[in-house]
Amino acid sequence: MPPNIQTGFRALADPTRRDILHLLAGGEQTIAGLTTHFDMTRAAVKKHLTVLSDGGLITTRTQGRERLNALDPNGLEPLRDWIGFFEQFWDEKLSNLKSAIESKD
Amino acid sequence: MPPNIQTGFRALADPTRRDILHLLAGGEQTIAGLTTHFDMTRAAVKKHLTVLSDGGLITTRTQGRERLNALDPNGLEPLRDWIGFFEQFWDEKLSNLKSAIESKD
DNA sequence: TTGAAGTGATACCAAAAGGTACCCTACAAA
DNA sequence: TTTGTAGGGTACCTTTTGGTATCACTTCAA
Repeated sequence: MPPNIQTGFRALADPTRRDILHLLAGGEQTIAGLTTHFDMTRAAVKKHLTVLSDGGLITTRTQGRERLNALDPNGLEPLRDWIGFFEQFWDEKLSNLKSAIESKD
Repeated sequence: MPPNIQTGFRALADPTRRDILHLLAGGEQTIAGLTTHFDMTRAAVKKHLTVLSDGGLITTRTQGRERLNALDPNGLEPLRDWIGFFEQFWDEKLSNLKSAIESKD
């Protein structure tokens, strides 16, 4: 599944997956290592990692029998850009408010 | 339901809802008006608008018997900020790459 | 070489999500 | 006052999603 806006935003829609990203921000971790932070089985964490990988938000490398999951912020960039499009509107709102205040008296 | 990171990201996880936000960027619209852009019933669009409203991404005002839905970019700001936390990592990645290249010869 | 640790994969279950159909109320215009 | 249109609400259906249980495969170490 190629990473795109859809798979990216879907990956961010779950609190466990957002927590995983924060954990990986501190360094790469194995599935077992990540699982200790959550009240769920390793299989469930693994599924979340698959969703994160589909969204292009993490990468994985194999080291012996371990599998290290690392943050891949590249996938986050297009999501932030998508939201960024709307910045003009909250900026507009601010400037409208400002001019409304300025013309008040 | 108070708007928060969870309801916000959940609202963005659906393509129809992201399309609605883009449509509303062109100006406020009624439910019936929005529905003409999609291949689904008015009730379905209404459900999406409820999710967007829960996420704090739109506001609504009543005018006669019409109900005008408008973009509310305020709800997007915390989501962009959440992603923004990870910018340091892709910046790091870039600077690591840069220094790796610079020290190459 | 035997066994424990780390992982992948699948079948299965319950809950949530996306959607439709249907019925109700409100308002605007004739 | 009637009639058509905009909208709210809900029951219901189907698919997706989050989770567990379980089994098989690989690797490392004694």
